Amino acid sequence: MTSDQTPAQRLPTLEDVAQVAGVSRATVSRVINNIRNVDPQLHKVVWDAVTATGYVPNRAARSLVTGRTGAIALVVSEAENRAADDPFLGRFFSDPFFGRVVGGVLSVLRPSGVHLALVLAGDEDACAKVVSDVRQGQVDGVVVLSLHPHDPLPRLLADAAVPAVLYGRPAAPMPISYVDVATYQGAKLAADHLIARGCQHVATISGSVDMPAGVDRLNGFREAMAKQGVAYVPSYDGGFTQEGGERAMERLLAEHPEVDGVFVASDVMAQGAMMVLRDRGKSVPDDVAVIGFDDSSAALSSRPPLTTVRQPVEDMAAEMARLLLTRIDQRANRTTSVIFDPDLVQRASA
Amino acid sequence: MTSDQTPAQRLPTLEDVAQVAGVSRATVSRVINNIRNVDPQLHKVVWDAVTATGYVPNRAARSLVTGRTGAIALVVSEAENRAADDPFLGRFFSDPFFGRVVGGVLSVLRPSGVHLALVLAGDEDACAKVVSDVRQGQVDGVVVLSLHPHDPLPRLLADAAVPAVLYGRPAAPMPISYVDVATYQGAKLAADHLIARGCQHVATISGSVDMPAGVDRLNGFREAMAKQGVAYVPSYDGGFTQEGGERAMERLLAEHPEVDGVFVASDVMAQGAMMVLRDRGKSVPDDVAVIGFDDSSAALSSRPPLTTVRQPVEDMAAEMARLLLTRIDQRANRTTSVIFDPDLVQRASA
DNA sequence: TCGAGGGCGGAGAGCGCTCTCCCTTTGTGC
DNA sequence: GCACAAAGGGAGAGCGCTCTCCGCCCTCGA
Repeated sequence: MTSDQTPAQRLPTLEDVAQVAGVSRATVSRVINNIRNVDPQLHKVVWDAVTATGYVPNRAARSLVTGRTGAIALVVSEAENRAADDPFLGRFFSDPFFGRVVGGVLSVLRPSGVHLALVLAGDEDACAKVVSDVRQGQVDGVVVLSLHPHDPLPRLLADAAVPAVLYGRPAAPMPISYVDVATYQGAKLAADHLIARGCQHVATISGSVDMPAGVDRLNGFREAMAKQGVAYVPSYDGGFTQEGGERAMERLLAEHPEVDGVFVASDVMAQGAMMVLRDRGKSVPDDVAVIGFDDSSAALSSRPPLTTVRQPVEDMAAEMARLLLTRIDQRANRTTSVIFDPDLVQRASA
Repeated sequence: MTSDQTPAQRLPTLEDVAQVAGVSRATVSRVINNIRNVDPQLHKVVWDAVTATGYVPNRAARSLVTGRTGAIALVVSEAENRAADDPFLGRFFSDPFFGRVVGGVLSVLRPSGVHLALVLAGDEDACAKVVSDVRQGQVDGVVVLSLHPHDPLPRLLADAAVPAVLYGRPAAPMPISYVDVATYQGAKLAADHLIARGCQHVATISGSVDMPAGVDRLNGFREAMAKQGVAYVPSYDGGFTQEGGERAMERLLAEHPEVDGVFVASDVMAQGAMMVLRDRGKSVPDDVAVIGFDDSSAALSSRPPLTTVRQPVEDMAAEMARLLLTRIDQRANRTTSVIFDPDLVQRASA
């Protein structure tokens, strides 16, 4: 900023600062990194020199010697023989969920000065690349959004003992850290609420049953209903999409027109389901009570606003980041899981 | 993978590869970077050695000498005296728009091996930090999602002559590259369509009029309507939020109950507006035709599906990345703008 | 008064890579 | 057969930083 002509040519280095401050490079480094006690007076002199020169540490040089990059990656893993340009990924990114995770992760990363890199792992090769990326010090660790049960990435990460934290329990048990929500407990909240409302004919629209979240929400709901004395709950697979939710609700109404309460395993599916109910002239919640899952923005924008099981996405994402940073810091290979309690957010649909 | 005991201790370096291949470090470097002609036979020997050792170039070391990082940042700039933990940012991330941009940018970045870092600039300090980040070689350039008209970031970037591309024309003219959609043309599509439908009493719900997108969509629509002989179009500010859209529609109905066609400056607002119409017993499109703007996922999930002006977000984001990479590559400080043509996506609402 | 010890700053060795020289080898034209 | 050119490969100098060692000096106890 001092002489704006060609200062961009060579950026100030530690050496420059040292010269201005009249000390050695090492001392400046110590001051900047707050390592060892430096004479308070010198400390000030150095900082003054830093501001005077407009010095900013060069991350590449620092990484080179420390072996740390000060960056972690958010990996969106979608590997299941899918082409790189498959529209699914686009759909995923346009799902508010993704943004909420990013927001949660950044809320932790920002204060600690760690950078976030975004990585898509579209196929198995890309997964391998992720592992090598982190092993060669491209990033210090990864938080993973794994979208499919047969995703090879979690296994690769676990085997390579790479610092990693998953969102959601891995499909197969393996030594890797993750955060998750207590799904059974959430499903129980929904079940108890529907029973308390006096629903007599309860059904459920499930997510894909090959995904842990899909299975758990379905089984958890059935178990909770059984505890309430309801032996059988009809279920329809909605595949976690809005359209799937519509189709499932159509089938449900056709086969069980007497239904008066539905637990839908995701808000997006619930949104679809409620549209079908409306089209069929069923009022929500008077004719049919609907409970969703996630508390995504879809829950608020649907009409009526959706009663739903809240999954604290931002908090969970923040915890992922926290776990990862700790893991990286301690260099210890310990796996941890943190399970969040779901809430029932009561709105108008049930 | 060969001896899995403690290979993670020291990763293979160029030196190791050179030794295995029986050549010098320089030659391996040349092969890896495809620089100068290397004897084809040696070429193969080197690559074999690379795979044998499992070598991956260390990016930090490379950056240090080349001065390039091979990474760009996606900056979400939200600086307007807003606290870092302001819920607005959370809301923004949960907007599908953000994910679509990410997807578009990554589609270009991935093939070229450039990494994407995510940066939030919540206040003016953070903006300054972005500039210094790039000037000191943290990233090679930035693509910017600037959310507010008085955001200081574009100006800072332009002044610092940092490689940068904005999404959307900057609020004030300045030498900086950007991509945008031909808003007037899009508004004209909407106007012509409403007229062609035979709408007699047309109104518009605008976005925040202190944002270029808000102003342009409003003025563009008015101009197009004027061209069709309609001198005056009532407008209501919906502030680009769903709730704002609801409020605006309520006022519109109160003051102009005869309205039979509305151009709403964003799909999200349109979604809110249509809910109000439905609640008031107005059918869409028979009583009131509604046209949105953006073609976001909200357009598809609303009922009826929204006729809307398509803004090719993914394509525009991809173009941002392309422009930025070119700019970085050529090291020339030239600003470019690319304007995309909007389409009218006709669905059921108009 | 002197020695031991501790606190604090400096010197210098790399981290892994690229890139500029320079040398060797081989090819080519007369 | 000789001179020259061109092309391929090696040596080595850093890029900017951290961190280990080392030495200075000051303090404290005997």
